Amino acid sequence: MAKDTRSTILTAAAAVLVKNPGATLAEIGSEAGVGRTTLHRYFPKRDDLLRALILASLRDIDDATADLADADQDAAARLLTVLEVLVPLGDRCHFLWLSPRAYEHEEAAAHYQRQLQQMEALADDLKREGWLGDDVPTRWFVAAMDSLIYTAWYDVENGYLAKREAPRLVHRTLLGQLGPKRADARTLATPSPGVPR
Amino acid sequence: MAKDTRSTILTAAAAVLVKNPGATLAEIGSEAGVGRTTLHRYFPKRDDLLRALILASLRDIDDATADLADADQDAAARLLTVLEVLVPLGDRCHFLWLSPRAYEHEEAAAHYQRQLQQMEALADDLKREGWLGDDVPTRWFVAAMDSLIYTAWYDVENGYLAKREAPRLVHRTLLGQLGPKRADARTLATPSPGVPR
DNA sequence: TCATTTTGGAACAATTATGTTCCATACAGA
DNA sequence: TCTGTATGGAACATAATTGTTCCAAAATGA
Repeated sequence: MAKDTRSTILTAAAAVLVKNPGATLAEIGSEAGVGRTTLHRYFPKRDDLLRALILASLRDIDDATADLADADQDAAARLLTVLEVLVPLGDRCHFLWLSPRAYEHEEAAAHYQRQLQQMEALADDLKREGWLGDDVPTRWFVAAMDSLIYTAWYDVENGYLAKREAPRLVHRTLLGQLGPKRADARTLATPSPGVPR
Repeated sequence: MAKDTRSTILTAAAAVLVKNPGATLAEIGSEAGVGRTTLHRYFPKRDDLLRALILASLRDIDDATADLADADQDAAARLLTVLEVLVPLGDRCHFLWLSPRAYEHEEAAAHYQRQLQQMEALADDLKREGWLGDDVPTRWFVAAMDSLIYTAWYDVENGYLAKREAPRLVHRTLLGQLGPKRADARTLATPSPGVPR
């Protein structure tokens, strides 16, 4: 079963490389339960493996988020759906996030751009529908979402967070309901002190 | 000026290593504007450099957060103060965050524990004072804070976020005021669908 | 200026990771 | 069982990185 081994290796590589981006091919191989020889058979050079992993990750994310655009739910509900899909892919997302090389190849760059735009569009919808403050930089929202997705994935992976709870927690953090029930909401006393420094 | 070179190297190392944890000693040296020979003079082995960097980072963070405990402000204001101090140290924080080896040495482990407890205590205060939902896992709050600090640092570093705005944005994200003004606050329609799957 | 310290380049050895080849073995399906 | 394919180990060549040594040049400071 050739194709199976290939994706086994990719999965293992993702697992090892998020923890230690400088991991050895031997380590990756052993994580995949595969000899280094076999690994080289599928991916002649280290670089081939990395490129394949980037593409596979982008494709996984694409697949997962493909049929979200046309949902007739409101933006906040769509965000939750996205999170439910992406949190389990947190390692893949994070691997891309810390791969500056991700854009180097055309196909990858295209996927990446598309995904970014999708998220920006979602952020805009959230603003339009009143879920997100108009004054929040879209870029901040997207960046925060990326990093919280990985954080949530990490905590799930390490048993600190329930798999089912994670997406909702990210959602709540992003859309500003981490505070207590809104009845007794409080506001910051000091408007914006600024550091004297 | 011996001590100066040493800290120059450490600073450069932090800068290089957050971007690329597998960076070469030559790269670090050249970033620091220092020959590889000199680098080896201060840190005989690569490991010595890493350990020193971990300790220095922990100490910087310690110093920065030392005099926050006794402030007589409310917890939310104290959080903002912490963020104002930590966001500029985002690279240092993140370097630790992705150094599993950080605990290996006693002193480092002690610092780390102390800082963690400090943050957990702050989270508890936030809950007590009603800024943070009681049902939010403390661990999630701390993890989210860590990751948002780095995200903010990164965006500042790359010119996407104003240095002065960053801490407030993190603050707002964490304490749930990313949403629009609370007058027209909206709530999620679907309580908790859960993924069928 | 002179003595001392700090530095950086060059050359080298040692180590570690990578990439390649070859062969014996295990395994799946006809 | 036989055959073709997939695999893993061993041995080897090749880089690349690290760690070391030595010396000359630059900087520092009395």
